[in-house]
Amino acid sequence: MTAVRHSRQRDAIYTELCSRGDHPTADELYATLRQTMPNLSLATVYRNLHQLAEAGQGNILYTSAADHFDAVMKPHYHLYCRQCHRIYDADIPLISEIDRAAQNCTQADIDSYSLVFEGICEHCANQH
Amino acid sequence: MTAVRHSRQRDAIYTELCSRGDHPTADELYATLRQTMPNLSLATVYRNLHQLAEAGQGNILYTSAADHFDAVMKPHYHLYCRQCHRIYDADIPLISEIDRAAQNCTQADIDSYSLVFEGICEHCANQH
DNA sequence: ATTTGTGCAAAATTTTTGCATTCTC
DNA sequence: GAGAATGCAAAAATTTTGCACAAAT
Repeated sequence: MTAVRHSRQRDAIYTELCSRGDHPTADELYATLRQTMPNLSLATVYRNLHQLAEAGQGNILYTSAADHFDAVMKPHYHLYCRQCHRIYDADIPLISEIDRAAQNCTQADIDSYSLVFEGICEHCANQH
Repeated sequence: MTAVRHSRQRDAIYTELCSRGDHPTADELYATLRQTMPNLSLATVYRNLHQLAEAGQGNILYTSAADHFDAVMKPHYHLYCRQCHRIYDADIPLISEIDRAAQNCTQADIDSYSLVFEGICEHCANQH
């Protein structure tokens, strides 16, 4: 059991991340924190963000340094394999409840959504 | 009405993208296509990918050059505003049908998922 | 012919790393 | 004091751009 270490920077990053309603990029976070910690380094922000994500205290949305492209226009879901970092089409039927929920949302004018399941793909699971 | 132009490269990119089950990065696509088009340029791949996406013939998964981070661990959904490119927490109750669907999937061992709704946020909608 | 696309190389962005120093436990 | 975290600057990796030339309508 490794206790999570604390540092002024890490705590500030985590606190700031929790207190914001939006989901900033590392750079946006850095820009904000820099106002009170002028010596903060962007590398520290990156390091901590990834560490937090690994420790299960944070999430990386839109992870991966590279964008992934898709040509299938028929609505469908995706499957992200945590092991091989590939994205597959999920063989999962559309869920109408999601559209219904989007319709009922007053917070924004939603016209689509993307659903990405995460786990270990068949191929990687069989590699043991 | 602008007809979509064709070029050897664009057609090859589109065809390859459609025929693959995975969702390659620009670079992966480039590597494959290069085998039959040795002069193909990576820049061309990027240009066409974005063009296809704009024309509604393709999708950019995990778009945006920058990763977005999130500290809220309680499961929740996200809202991506196409106008301001920000990501908000969606005020939408959890949909149990999604978990059920994940459970039934034999294609992979799914343990989580991320749902991102897309549209125009309240704030941007009011700016007109 | 005119417009649009391509390749190449250079620039801009975003993210990661190496290393000496500083901070936590 | 040992191990971990930081800052800085340099390196990688990813994406975009400028421009001369080629291709498409």
